[in-house]
Amino acid sequence: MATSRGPYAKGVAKREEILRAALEVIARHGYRKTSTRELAAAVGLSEAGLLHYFGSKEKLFEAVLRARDEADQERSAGRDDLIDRLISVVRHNSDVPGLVQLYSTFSAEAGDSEHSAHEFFVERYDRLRDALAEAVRARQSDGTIDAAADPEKIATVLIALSDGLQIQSQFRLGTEAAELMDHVVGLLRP
Amino acid sequence: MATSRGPYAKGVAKREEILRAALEVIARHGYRKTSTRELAAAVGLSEAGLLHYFGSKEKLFEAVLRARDEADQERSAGRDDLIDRLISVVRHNSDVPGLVQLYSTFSAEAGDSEHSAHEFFVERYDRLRDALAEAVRARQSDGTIDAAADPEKIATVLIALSDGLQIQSQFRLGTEAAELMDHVVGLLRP
DNA sequence: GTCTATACCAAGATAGAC
DNA sequence: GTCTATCTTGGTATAGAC
Repeated sequence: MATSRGPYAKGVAKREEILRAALEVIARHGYRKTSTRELAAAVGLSEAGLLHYFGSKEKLFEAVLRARDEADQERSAGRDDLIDRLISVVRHNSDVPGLVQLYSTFSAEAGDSEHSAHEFFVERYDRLRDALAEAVRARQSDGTIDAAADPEKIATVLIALSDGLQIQSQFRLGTEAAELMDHVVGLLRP
Repeated sequence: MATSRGPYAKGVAKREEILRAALEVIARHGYRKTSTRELAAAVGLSEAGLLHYFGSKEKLFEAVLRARDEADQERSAGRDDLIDRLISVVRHNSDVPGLVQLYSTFSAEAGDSEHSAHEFFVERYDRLRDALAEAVRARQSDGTIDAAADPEKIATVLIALSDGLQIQSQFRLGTEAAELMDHVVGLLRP
């Protein structure tokens, strides 16, 4: 039985290079028009070489979204209120429409329970919902959100707003998505 | 140059038959797995024959979404409040996950301004936003929504909620999407 | 230094849009 | 039928554990 040795240092570095390049290409170029061929060329690999690292295009995109989540977390590491952080991510996203499109298209496709990224999104939404509900409870304690509100419901609503507003913002929007999120949070005051 | 005669009666009927079949196949089968090949087979046409009616796969799906909008409108023709109608459509959609997936994936993809359905969504969102804002104003008049609220913002938020909650509902959701919409509308009371 | 899993590539199979 | 996209197969070269 072949024991796994894990990736070599070279492979680890290449993986990171691929993710960085993919984030950049997709941010500029959009999701639909980004082929494995193009991504492979951007990092000096053949298509087979690229797929060696990720197995499939879908798995690669899943890894790109994980990398984006990490980058978002680092960028907003200062703030400790998750609701503010969510809004600041939404604000930042208006500068990277290609990534927004990747996220929305991919999450919609992954609704199919047989999609390889289905579980990724199930867990991501669960985690985000739990953490946001906790943030809502904290705000209820300090009186900036009505104590009568249901934290889980509010968390679900905030995520839906974030997703839905960013989709709409690709088609003109009277008001900025982040500003609308702020506005809704304001409506939750006691 | 040949003058256009427009579609013959036979063509019109076939177009409708294709749309009906497509709605059914997609509702059952989902969006990703529905190829032009499969749709052509379902209505007894060759692929070329199918594409003759719609020009491209994207145009066909756009037509499917138009047909769905019409069907939704007919089904909820009784109610005259658009907010209630929106919520009832969301409720109905939980029975046709394939169509929800078509809609969310397609709208996300069409965020690209070069996508052939981009304008369709721009107009659809504009129209829906205007009509919903009008419905909000009506509710402000009869006192069920706070007069201080901005009708356009509320309309945008309700659409985002509808889209976002339906995406999340593909990945488990504590509460039903329609119920959460109702809940949010309740929060808008004076 | 040996050995084998990892890092890649060339060519082609497959499938979908048109 | 043609073109383009993903992914597989079957291979060589090299990193790095022992």
